[in-house]
Amino acid sequence: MPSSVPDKPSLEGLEEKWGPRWEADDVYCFSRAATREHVFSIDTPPLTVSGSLHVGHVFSFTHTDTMARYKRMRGFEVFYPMGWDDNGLATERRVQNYFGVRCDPSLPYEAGFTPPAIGGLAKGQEAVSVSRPNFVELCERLVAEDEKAYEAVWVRLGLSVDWTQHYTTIGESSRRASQRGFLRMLAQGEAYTAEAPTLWDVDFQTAVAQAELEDRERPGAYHRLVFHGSDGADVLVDTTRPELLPACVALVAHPDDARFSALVGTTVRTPLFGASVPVLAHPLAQPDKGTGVAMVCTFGDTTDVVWWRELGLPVRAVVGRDGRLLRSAPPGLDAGAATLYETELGGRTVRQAQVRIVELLGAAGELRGEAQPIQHAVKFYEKGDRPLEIVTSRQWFFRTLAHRSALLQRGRQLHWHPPYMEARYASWVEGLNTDWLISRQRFFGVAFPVWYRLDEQGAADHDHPLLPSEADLPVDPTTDVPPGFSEGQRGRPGGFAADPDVMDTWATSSLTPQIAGKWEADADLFGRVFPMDLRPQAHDIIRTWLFATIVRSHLEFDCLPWTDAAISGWILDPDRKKMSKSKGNVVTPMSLLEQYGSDAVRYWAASARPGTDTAFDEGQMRIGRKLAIKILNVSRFVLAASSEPETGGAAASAAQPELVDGAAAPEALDGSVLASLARLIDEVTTAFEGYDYARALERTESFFWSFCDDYVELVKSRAYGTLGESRARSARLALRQTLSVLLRLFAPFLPYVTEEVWSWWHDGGSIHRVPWPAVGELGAVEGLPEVWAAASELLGEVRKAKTEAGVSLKAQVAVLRVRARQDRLDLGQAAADDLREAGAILTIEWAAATSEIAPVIEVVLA
RNA sequence: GGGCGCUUAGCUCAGCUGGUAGAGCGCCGCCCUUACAAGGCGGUGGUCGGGGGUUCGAGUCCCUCAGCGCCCA
Repeated sequence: MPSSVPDKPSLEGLEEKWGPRWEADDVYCFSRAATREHVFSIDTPPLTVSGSLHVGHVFSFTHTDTMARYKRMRGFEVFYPMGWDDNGLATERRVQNYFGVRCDPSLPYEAGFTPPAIGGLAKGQEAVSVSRPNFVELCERLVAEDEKAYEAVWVRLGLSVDWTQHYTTIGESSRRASQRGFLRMLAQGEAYTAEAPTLWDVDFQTAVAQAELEDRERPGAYHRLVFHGSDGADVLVDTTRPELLPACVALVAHPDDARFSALVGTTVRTPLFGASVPVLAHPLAQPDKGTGVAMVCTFGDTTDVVWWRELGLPVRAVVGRDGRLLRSAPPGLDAGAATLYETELGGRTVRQAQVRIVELLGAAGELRGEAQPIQHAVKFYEKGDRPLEIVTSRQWFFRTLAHRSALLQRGRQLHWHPPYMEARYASWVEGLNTDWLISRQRFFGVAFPVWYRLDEQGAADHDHPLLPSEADLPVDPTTDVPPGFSEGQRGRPGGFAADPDVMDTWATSSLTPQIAGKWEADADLFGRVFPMDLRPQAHDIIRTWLFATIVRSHLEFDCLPWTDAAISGWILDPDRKKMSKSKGNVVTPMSLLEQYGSDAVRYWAASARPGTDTAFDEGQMRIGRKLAIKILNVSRFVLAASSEPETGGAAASAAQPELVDGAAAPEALDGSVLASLARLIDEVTTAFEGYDYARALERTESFFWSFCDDYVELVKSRAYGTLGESRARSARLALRQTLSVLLRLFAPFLPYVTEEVWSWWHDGGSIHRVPWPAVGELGAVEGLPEVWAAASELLGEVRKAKTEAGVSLKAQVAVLRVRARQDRLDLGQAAADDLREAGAILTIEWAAATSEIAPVIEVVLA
């Protein structure tokens, strides 16, 4: 036995042993020696840095890692960076609490600023206001600390990430790339600013994009309002938002609705306020909803926006950015109505205003019947608590609607794993109803690299923004000064003002392939990795991250950002609910890794088929641990049984000296196993090529257990030499060849245990850099897989007989009688000597049947 | 309202282009066999969600219904 094989192999300590070794030996370092076609580049999801990882991250990142390791063994240089998404609201909040600061963009930068707290304010201590650049510095500082903890988990899990390829989405190079990308879009006319009605979160005080919406079922009620026709007839209109009546600018009915054909084209007066509004026809009006006539207000929902735009209606806004009705009355009301509005409604919250206006309408006799309670879908910001309002504000957009068909085409070009995930992308793109709104009224994020000239009245000229040169990026317009101006002119008439907004997180993370690949900063690297090969991500962010990345790549580079997208599912808790931190009972990844071992946790993760939501199951981890232990033990046996001097020599592949042997053609059973092994290699390789790591694992594992339970048991005695040295050599070689292949097939899943075993019989060199198994390395594989199957079946019958008799498996069998057709007998007879040894069988009687019958097997115990 | 996915043994799931139901866990039982007792071996267990159709033959293809989950509107 090679002296390096331990007497009692164990999984304990393998992570501590191999992690640092891989790091020191640069096993996962990306090498620029490879040209693009030999590079496999991965657009790693940059994780939100919000305090801790959970098992869902471990799950999906393991999937990607198995692919990375497979490709590496296939000879690719794998570009596998790591990113942290520290740009955005989550970090903003965390930094505020941790350092006791709040961001005030109007303040100047203070060099050497010391935050009032670390780890949270003491009781009674006041938060300190800081400038945006100071705030960003604190974000970077905290994120660096969080990232250490994340990295520790990833390293222990065994992700084969190249840690030298690392970025943060708020870091300087990301800000530079993001601002450069924005300027390019602006130059191409793909970015624009506009004063437009947008969805607005009244608590976060920011605009919200279509991609951040979610519908929530909320109770509401239809109130039936009485409008007054010019002929004196009443027109009844149902609305769930009577408080928007002063913002009413029209009524609409469906063009095919005969009930209202006479009404369309006339003018009616609104109840209570007496404003004159037209009745118009539009196909979005739903005849079966309410009375069939809808009230158009500026703005109650996105349909109002469509009507307003397509029917050319005026604006009579009433809802302010704070979620309260504006104090002064909207245009279009006469003096009396305006007074009514200002005294009864202005300044109230939307909810209060609704209560009040219903009272007023009731008192005026302008309501019909009782309110009809309903459940309806209301649009919310996904992180928000109150329904979104629509307010008019100046925002930045990237054009998407104009590129809809091209974007759909990009979706078809992308290889989706699993394929049906493309439908999610397509339905999202088809449903786009606004351009991509990228500005947010927040502080922590990438600033727009834009200033505006102020005229003599101090009004900003939004149509001719002042821009920095690309060489000056990144800039912070609130502290940097536009070319040709001085700081003293900031905010002064005739001077300039900074664009106050920041870009949405997705506007930056849509550039992760460009950021990781060092776009424009390192042309050599970028040329080797972009467009990338793989985007791994979860399905919930197809409409945001995946979509946005395609938009940017399509518009800037006229290509897909990657060829393949692997979409992972979610981790569900045992009740089939999505696991989330808020449930409080989430197990931390590190404790799992410590309890079961990294290989075992990876085994659980890799068992889930791509795209499938999977239950959190510690049972699977136990099985993974058992598998890893089994690999240690059977490897110990194989290496012990076949301990011969290494005869590698220069001609042998340096990576696989175990495959060199002077033996002649293998025994039938050994050849049979090798033939089966060749099939396995093909099957597993095909599975990996289709990104089906789960199938690759399942096939390998299944073969492995058969190998252990049947083949190893059958040849154990012969390998020890009981049937002579020459026949022993055939067994030993097959054992070693098979083990070598199995270890490499397992390596992407179980990097620690396979590396450990590999190190027992190879000096230096990681298993994770040796070539992926190829059928050719087994030599001419002419064995019949059926021999092994037949021998296993017979051995199984012998075991069963002993088990049922309650005797030891070592007990002798007096005679084994087998009756079957000759061709089947031949298969079993080919392994007769091994069967006798393994089953402790004294005599085997083979009887040929003349016709096809089910084999009859009889075991007579001694 | 439209779309996608799922529904197979008590549990978690596999079953690719149709050909007599599989794995692991659980459960029951046997065995200290010199790779492995934090193990090994064997057994138990399913009218493949319901209904209809195509076919010599369907878990596997088609239609339909139901439940669950998700996406979009």
